[in-house]
Amino acid sequence: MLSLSEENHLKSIFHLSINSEDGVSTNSIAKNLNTKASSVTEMLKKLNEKLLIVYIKYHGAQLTELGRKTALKIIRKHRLWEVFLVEKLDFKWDEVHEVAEQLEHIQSEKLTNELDKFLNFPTHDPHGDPIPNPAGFIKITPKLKLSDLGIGETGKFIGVKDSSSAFLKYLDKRKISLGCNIKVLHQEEFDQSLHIGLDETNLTISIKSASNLYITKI
Amino acid sequence: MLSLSEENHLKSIFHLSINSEDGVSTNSIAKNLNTKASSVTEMLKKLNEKLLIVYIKYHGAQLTELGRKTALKIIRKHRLWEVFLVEKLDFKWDEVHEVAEQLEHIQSEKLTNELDKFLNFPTHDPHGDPIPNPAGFIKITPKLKLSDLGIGETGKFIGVKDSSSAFLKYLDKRKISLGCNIKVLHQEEFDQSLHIGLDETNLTISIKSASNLYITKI
DNA sequence: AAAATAATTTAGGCTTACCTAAATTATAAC
DNA sequence: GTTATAATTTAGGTAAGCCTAAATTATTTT
Ligand SMILES: [Mn+2]
Ligand SMILES: [Mn+2]
Ligand SMILES: [Mn+2]
Ligand SMILES: [Mn+2]
Repeated sequence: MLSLSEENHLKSIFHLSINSEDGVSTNSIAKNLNTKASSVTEMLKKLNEKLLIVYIKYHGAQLTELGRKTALKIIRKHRLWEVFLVEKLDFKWDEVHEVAEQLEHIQSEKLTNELDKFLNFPTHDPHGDPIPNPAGFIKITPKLKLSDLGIGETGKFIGVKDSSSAFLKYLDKRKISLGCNIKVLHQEEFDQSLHIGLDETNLTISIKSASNLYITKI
Repeated sequence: MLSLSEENHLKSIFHLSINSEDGVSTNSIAKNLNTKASSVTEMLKKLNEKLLIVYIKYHGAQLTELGRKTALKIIRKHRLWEVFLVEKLDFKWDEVHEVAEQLEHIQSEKLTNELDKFLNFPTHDPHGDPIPNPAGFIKITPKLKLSDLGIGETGKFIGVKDSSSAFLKYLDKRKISLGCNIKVLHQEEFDQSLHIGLDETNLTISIKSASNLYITKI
């Protein structure tokens, strides 16, 4: 049985591993978890002892297969609870993360799997992130950003890179919601902002926003 | 914000207060929480500082109004989650307590109140215990036990005193479930066991079991 | 390839929540 | 009312998880 802190470190390492071949740095974990590098070092030693990561002094940490599965089981719970909160309890997609951070640590396989069933085995959470299966398996699909599309191309909005409450609320305000189709109409030269077509309406978004929207080409 | 341990101590004091005018003893709390008396003493000092209890050395602890409300808010969450697990996730009434012990510590008023709404504002948990309102108010009704009934009298089964998994499963096996009517037919002299009528069938239960069943006279 | 800088680890502390053993106080038995 | 016993508190430790400051190692600049 892992402690809350151990679980959070594993999750953090998992998320920081996504875009990096080699070890995750002590500092990046510390930043991610709002602690100090020295605290992280201690934890890395412990997780290494428990065979959840491979930790080489001064060279960061990498999840072992066991560590990866363990992280994904926590992420599975996080995402299932997020679905529950949005689908059943009328939470908005920008309100769920904080609570899910707590709920993801509840220990009960039965609870997790019954919740999964109750929600009808959802495949993605409210932010478009995939939900791992009970064994901790997940299909990682390479993601395209809206900013990667060329003029005239259309994409389906399938996820957010930045899932901060601020960005999610911004999307709500512009009526940009998961599943909608977005056509790139034109790009401003001086600031790269994009004119896009969304359902009936057109609007303009900054290149920064566009690079935080995951899409699939249509 | 209270720690998990602080919350558990408050809850324990609340439950142990039910049948006692004066302070709850250090030892009883220690037994209840599976810790040692010396650990409890430390915590009582702290809760006293925080104005959640009145603690007098060598004379146990009593909840303040604030402490009582706080305890009842935790108990509210516990019982709402138990309802959720039974009603929505197909848990049996003997399987919910452990998980609810974890879920009761999740901090989110919105979550609790939305859950309450989702469950249609249940008044009692799966064991017949009343659910406090959002402000931590609860109506305590004096409880009769089946063993208090006279021969020939009938009661409606409304709650369990002993909610151990073993006892709950025993009741399942005998098809004794919340809400059913029980008539006391006869009492054996040598061991006080009761012959009771339940729907169409008759059966015999020990006086010990009978004293763990809460009923209202009909 | 040194020197400067940045990242990381180590050393030494702190707090919470536990524990055991000893001392103290309350309660029960005589 | 003493005395014995039980309950409780105090004293002194431990482990986890955090911290700051100092030392060490890696990386970048010159
Ligand atoms: Mn989240
Ligand atoms: Mn999410
Ligand atoms: Mn319970
Ligand atoms: Mn209950």
